[in-house]
Amino acid sequence: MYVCGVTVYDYCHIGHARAGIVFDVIYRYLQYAGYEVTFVRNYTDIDDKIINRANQEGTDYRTIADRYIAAFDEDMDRLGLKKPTLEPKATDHIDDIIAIIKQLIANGHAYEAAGDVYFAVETFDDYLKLSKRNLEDMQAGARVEVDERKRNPMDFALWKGSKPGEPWWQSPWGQGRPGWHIECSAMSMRFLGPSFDIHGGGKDLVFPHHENEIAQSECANGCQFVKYWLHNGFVNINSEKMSKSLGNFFTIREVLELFDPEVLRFFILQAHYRSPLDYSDQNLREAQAGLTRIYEALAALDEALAGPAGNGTATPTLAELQDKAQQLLPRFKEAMDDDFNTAQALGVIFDLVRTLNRYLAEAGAPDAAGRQALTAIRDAFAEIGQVLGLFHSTPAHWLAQREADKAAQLTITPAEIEALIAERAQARTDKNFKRSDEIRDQLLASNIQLLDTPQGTSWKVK
RNA sequence: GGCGACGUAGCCAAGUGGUAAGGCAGAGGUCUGCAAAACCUUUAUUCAGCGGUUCAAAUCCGCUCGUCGCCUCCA
Repeated sequence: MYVCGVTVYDYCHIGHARAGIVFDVIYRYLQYAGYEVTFVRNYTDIDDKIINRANQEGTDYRTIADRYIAAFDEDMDRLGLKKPTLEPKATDHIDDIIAIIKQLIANGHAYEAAGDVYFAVETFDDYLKLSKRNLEDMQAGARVEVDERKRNPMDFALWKGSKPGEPWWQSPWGQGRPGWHIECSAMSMRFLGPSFDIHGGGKDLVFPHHENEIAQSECANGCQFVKYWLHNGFVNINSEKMSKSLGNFFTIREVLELFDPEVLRFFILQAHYRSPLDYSDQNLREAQAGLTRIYEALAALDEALAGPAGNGTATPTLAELQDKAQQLLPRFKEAMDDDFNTAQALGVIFDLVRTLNRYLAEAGAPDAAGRQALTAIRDAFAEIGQVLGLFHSTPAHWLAQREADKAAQLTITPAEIEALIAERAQARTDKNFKRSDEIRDQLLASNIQLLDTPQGTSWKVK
C-alpha cells in the first residue's frame, strides 16, 4: 500500500490529520484481517513551495524540509499513527526518478525541451481514466497558462531545469530537479514494484497528481499501476474546503491544544472516510462527549468486574447482553469489511454500550454469567481499540483526565470547595435547605457541580 | 463553461431494492428535601422536490432546486 504523504513546507492541518488517521486505520485493519502489509508513505522534500519558503526565510530547501519532516513526525506520533513500513524521501530517489524519465523518453512518452522534460499526455490513451474526464473538456475550461515548450498544454513536467540559486541534481538533461508526481511513481516502484494493490491519498490528489502517476508508471512499465485507489474526503469549515489558499485552516498543533488526540481521531472516524467532514469546535465537543460516554460505560464495567460476584439473580437484560457481546466483533468486522465503514463500526459500539449500561444498572453485582459476558466485552474492546487506535487509556484515567482539563480553569481552590461542602452538609442535616441551596448555587456559579450520593457529596468541574 | 459528488430528525451521521443504526441536543422516568449529575426510556409513517420503474425505492431511472468539489498548489 502506498499513500501520498506531505510536501514538507509548513505545519500540517486537520486535513492532513484526517488523511493520516484514515489510512492508519486502514493499515491497522488490513493487518488485523490477516494481510501482510507493506505500507509506504513518502515525504516530498523537493518542490517549488519548499524552495519559495526557503527563499522567504533566507535559508536553503534542506533546512525547511528537515524542519517540517520533524514537525510532521511529531504531529502524527501525537495522533497515535503507527509507523509505516517505509517512509522514503524524494531526494533519496533522484536516481530512480532519472531512470524512469529516461525510460519514458526512450519509449516515446516524454520529450526534452530546453532542459525540462515533459510527459506527452496524448501518447497515453488511458490518460484521465481515474478522474473520468477527457482531454478536450479539460482544455476547454483550462486555466493552465500556455507554455510554448509543451506540445500539448496538458503535458506536465517530469524534470525541471534549475534556475540560478535553486537546488539541483545532475541529469542527462542538465542540472535540475524532479517535477511533482514523478517522485511517487519512483518510490512506489522501488519498494512495491511496478504493480501493487492499494494507493491512497486525499481527494484533491485524484487530478492531477494520481492521474499523472498512473500515466508515468504505466507508460514506463507497461502494466497496471494500482489495483485499488482510495481517496479520503476533505475536512470542511462551514461546508467549505479547508485550504491554505482560503486561509481557513487549523493546524494539528492548534487543535491538540484544545482537544485530546483521541477526541480528534474519534471525530474523524465518526464519518465515512470518503464523506466530507465539517470541522467546528461544537462538533469536536460533541465527539468528546460521545467518546467519554463510551469510557464511562467501560469504567462502570471495570468497576463491576472489580467488585464481588453477585448471587445469580437473573436480570432481563442478561440474554441481550450476552448476545451483543458475542456479536460485537463480527458486527465490527462486517462494518469494516464494507469499505472501512468506521462510522458504522462506532454505531455498533454505541449500540452495545446502551445494553451494557442497562445491564449494569439492573444487575448491580453481576453473577458468573454476567461476568463472563463483561469480560468478553472488555476483550473485544481491546481488540477493536487496537484497530481504530482508540480506547488506549484506562477508563478511570480518561475520565480523570477530562476532569483535570476542566479543573485547570478553576477560580476556586479545592479547600474552599470542601469547606463549603461541609457547611452545606451541616445545613442539610439541620434541614436548612435555604442555606444549602445557596451554597450549591454559589459553587455552581464558580463552575463547580455538586454530586450528591448516599455516600456523601463529591464535586466536579462543570 | 466542462466534469463529478452530495442533499437522511434541531445539529452530526450510518444505511445502494425488503420496509429508517448511532451520537449530540430535547422530552419523560428512576434517584433526590428540591435539584444537579448519572443511568434508563423516548424522539423521522419518512429520507430536498416532482415524476417514473418495481409486489416492494432513502436506495434504480428522469427532471427540477440547493450545496460542494475538481478543471491551478492542495490531504
